[in-house]
Amino acid sequence: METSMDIIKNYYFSGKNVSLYEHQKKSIDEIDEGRSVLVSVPTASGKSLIAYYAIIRAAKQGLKSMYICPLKALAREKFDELRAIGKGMFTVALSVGDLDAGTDIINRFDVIVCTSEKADSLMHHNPDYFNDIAVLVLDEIHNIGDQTRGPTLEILCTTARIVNPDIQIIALSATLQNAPQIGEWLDATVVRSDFRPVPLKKFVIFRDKLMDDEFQQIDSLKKDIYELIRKILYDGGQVLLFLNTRKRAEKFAMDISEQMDERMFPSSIDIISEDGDRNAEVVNRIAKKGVAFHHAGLNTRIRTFVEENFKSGRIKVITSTPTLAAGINLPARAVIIRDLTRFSDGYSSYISNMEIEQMLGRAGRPKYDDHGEAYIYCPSQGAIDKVKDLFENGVEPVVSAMGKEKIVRFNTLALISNHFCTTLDSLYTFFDSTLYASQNGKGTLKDYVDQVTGYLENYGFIETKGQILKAEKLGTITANLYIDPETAKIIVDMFEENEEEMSVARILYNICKTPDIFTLFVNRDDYESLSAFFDEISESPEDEDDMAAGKTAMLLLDWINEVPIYEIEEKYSVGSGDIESRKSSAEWIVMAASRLAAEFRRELSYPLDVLSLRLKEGVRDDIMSLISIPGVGRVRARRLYENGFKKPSDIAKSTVQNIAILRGFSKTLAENIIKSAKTMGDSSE
DNA sequence: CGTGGAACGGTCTAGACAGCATGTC
DNA sequence: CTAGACCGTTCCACG
Repeated sequence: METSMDIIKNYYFSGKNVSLYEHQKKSIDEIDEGRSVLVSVPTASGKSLIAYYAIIRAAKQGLKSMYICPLKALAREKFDELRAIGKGMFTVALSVGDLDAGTDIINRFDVIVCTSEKADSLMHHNPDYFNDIAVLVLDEIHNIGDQTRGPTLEILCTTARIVNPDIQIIALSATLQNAPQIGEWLDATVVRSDFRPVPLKKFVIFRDKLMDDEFQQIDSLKKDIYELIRKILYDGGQVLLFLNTRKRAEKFAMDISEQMDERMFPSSIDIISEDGDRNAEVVNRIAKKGVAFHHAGLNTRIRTFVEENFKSGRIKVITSTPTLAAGINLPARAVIIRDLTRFSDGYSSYISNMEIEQMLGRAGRPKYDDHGEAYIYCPSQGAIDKVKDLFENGVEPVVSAMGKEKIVRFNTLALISNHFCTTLDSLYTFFDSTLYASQNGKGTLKDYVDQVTGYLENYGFIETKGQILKAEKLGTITANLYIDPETAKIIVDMFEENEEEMSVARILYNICKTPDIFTLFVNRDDYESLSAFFDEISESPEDEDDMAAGKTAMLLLDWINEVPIYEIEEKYSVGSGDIESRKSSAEWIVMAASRLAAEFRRELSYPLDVLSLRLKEGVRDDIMSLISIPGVGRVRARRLYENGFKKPSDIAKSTVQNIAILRGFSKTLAENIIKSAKTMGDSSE
């Protein structure tokens, strides 16, 4: 009989002699006993290894596992690691929103790495898939308390355990104050530790004084944190500086880069193409000095550029909004938290201790730094009190966020649609098994369930026959599309309109009014163009949400009318990352609208499909066929079209010379495009 | 009367998950 | 509730 250590050595470390940390050993012993575990230790303490062990152990017995992450980027990271580990032993699939893996991946792979929403979505189709899964890994499970996305994890967990009571749960978490409570809910053995492989030294900055974690002054800082950053850099460390707005992140990055001595750093850093992207230009300029900023206004390409160059050490300082606090593993010798407050819902407030801990957890690179350093900047006595609270009381308890009508509504529809709950009583029982009920008492979600089933019946999502709740067509489609019932309602209401009223602008406006679209913030400068837009679509905004939806619709309209990125950035004061995220969610909702139309307003289905594709590519409809050629995007397609190449077949018939002569087309590119265009002609005719 | 600059008031603010087909009396 | 930077305008002291 192989011991746990043997298995890890043989299968994971390929025979290398590795000693495990105490919390890893304890967890592995529990896993060997077939029990579920909740591992609560600080970040960067080798928690994933515990999950990998459970997965390997299951695979060895021919059993399947699912690894659930809170973020796509994290899922990719774990997927790569698991694939490397599993080589020759088990197969691994990555399933996240923008990847088309199909609903049958559970049958085809041994291990599935996915986001919690993806797993939830699979469950909307068929909850029984949990029967085929022996090990369920829930990474970063402290996110279960997250206001918007926590309940997804909670529902997933609840369902999995009802469907498959034997499922072995490996829950990994940052330090949890109420670990025993969560562990009890999960029926898992709690393994807790404060162990950090790289020790963390905490400091506080207050009025030009540098203090230790007992608020004793150990140094003075004449030039604020710039002096501190310089010191860390000359000492060979890297710095992550957290701020609370994008503008501040950018400003600090600029200021720091101006103070940097270029000779300190090799100028070997690559440059990313700018394409008129304002952020790319700035990042290129300051990255040469080893500095960059990071926030959601950056598109994926620039973000990856910053992350990769920080990992390789070419970038020494990143100034960041909370984007980097969670998410991919990007440690630095020193973390500086400059802002402890954040503005939201009309006023400024302190961020949670949990969030501060997440940022602190980035300090110290395993294998590179013998310790990590965390500096918390306090501008006021209030901030000092906040830090004292953090040091003395630690993180807040993790509390279920299920108690909101919108969330209960979304999940209730799913439970009815997939036949998991067929009566009101079974819904009550289900919600009594949630973390919310375990924290607030059984029956505490009953009122919500009553309300939302009323809503769902009223608007035709479900029907009641005696005791039996059954999803109507609208309900099933909605649950399978993974859209909010309110979104479906807005779309179906839109189908009532006459054909001639349905301009693209109006459709986009309706789409942006759905709760599944994250709208843009409206500025004073937007009022004028917004009122013009509302005139054009003959609507009058009733509140700020309508204004925000209008602004977002305007941006999308510009996008599909081929307005250059930099003009959109300028006009709406957004970054290319904002455009990227809006277009992808709009594309999803419009596709969902097309599916709903197929059932409820057939003739709109095709035009909505076309609109979805236009959103994806950012083009007018005349160049849609050109876009499908690899290497041809909105800009090149338009140029081809203007020069007489209106269809792929026009290109297939042409010569390299004729195309390479166009601006922006090299000879190689022309060759490739012609080659692709030819094969396309073959397959489509 | 012209100018520099302090004082004042208005404005603005983080992040990021999801689908798509296909059936039947 | 637990903010703070920025920017344009106003207003006052002073030459």
